Amino acid sequence: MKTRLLLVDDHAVVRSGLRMLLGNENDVEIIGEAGTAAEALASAADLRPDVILMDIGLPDKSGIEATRDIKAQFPKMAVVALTIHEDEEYFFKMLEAGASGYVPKRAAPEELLTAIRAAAHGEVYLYPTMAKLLVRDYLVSEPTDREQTTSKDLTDREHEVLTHLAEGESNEEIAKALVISPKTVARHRENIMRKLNLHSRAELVRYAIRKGIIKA
Amino acid sequence: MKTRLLLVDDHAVVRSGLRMLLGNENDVEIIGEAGTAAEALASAADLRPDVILMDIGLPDKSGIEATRDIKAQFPKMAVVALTIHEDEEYFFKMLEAGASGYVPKRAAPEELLTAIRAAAHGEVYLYPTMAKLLVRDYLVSEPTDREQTTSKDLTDREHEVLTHLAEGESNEEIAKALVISPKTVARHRENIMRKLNLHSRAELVRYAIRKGIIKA
DNA sequence: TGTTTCATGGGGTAAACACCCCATAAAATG
DNA sequence: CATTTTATGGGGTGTTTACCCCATGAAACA
Repeated sequence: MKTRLLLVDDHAVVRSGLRMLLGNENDVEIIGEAGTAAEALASAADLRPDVILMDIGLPDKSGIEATRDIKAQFPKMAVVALTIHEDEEYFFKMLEAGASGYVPKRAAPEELLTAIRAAAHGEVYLYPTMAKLLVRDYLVSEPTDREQTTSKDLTDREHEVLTHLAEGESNEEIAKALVISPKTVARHRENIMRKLNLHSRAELVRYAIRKGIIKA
Repeated sequence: MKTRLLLVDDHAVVRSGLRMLLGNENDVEIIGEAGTAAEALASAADLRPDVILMDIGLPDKSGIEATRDIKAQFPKMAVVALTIHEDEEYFFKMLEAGASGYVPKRAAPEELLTAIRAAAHGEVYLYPTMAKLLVRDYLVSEPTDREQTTSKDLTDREHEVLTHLAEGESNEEIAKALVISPKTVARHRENIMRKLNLHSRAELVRYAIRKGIIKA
């Protein structure tokens, strides 16, 4: 089954070029084009593409806003940014808008295809310069709280159960996940609560977030 | 100028395969191999490679620790993780250790080369499944403009009740605090949960912390 | 070689929870 | 002025929680 693709770029020449480039791939089918954000939204609603190749510089409103609109209406559509902009701001805004990929126009054709295929599979392709920015952001904003998982005197198993508890899962769900009896989960929970002097699920959640065991 | 590469993997067969795979690329030169973390560190000091291809499962200590050690001593060397592990934990730990790339062993050869070239240029290549994890992490941990949007369809009273709920109080306790019936608290809670599409106290706690309504 | 810890589960109970039903009265909105 | 929203509550019902009781086998420790 081919990936149904919508091209969004205000330059017809660019769209033609992309048609040439992608036209003879046997797993991709270009089902439409749009030159403005408004057209993009209309085409998305009309054609229901799997993946949208989105330029950022559009005449009516930015591809970032267009992406936000499209993702709000059709969360399952994947949007891949294809743009001349390689600066941090556009990149992060595009991620927040819900993009599944970010490819500069100078990238090799093969990389664009990788991005389209990744997006079609619910994954994310980031061009290496962009990936570097995101990793840097991760490293500065998330110092070491993932290492902090050495919370007190819980056993490994208890720690594992705590993680699930903090995610809001019920005893039943955790039991299924860990392939043990719900009764054993309850037992672990009791031990955890006693050790940490906590008395409800809500307190467990806050504790786990404080300790960096899970993220809010 | 060729990229000088060091291969680290405990299986000689894998190293040979990589030699075959990368040997006839004219911009890559394999200058050494290592089968353990200790060897890797010694070879890194000795050979000064540009890029190190690092397996995670090593006999003496993990490739993650080895990467940490290497980056501590030689910050300019780029380490690309090449591993069978595709789970979140290894990935994030590898990033924190200073890796410039993360490629599962099932990836296409071309992707490994892309990763090596990106690393050699000081950039970062992330395999799409991994990139997705990092983007997801970015989106949940970035509480920027997402703040107001969803939380504002709650009424003032509901917001007040939510605060107490998130603190882990029971309906009974909240009723006493707000001088209303526990039934009314329950009613507010139901409305909050429906509006926010949450289904347990635990989820309410996480939501409230994410939105900054309470502190963890 | 005992003793402790760990991980596993069975039983029970009172309380709380999640989710429905119903209603009223005031305030805001159109 | 009619409608909607908000805040207030009563009833019920099945599920889950939090906290007890009990036990066994394996592993670790003294």
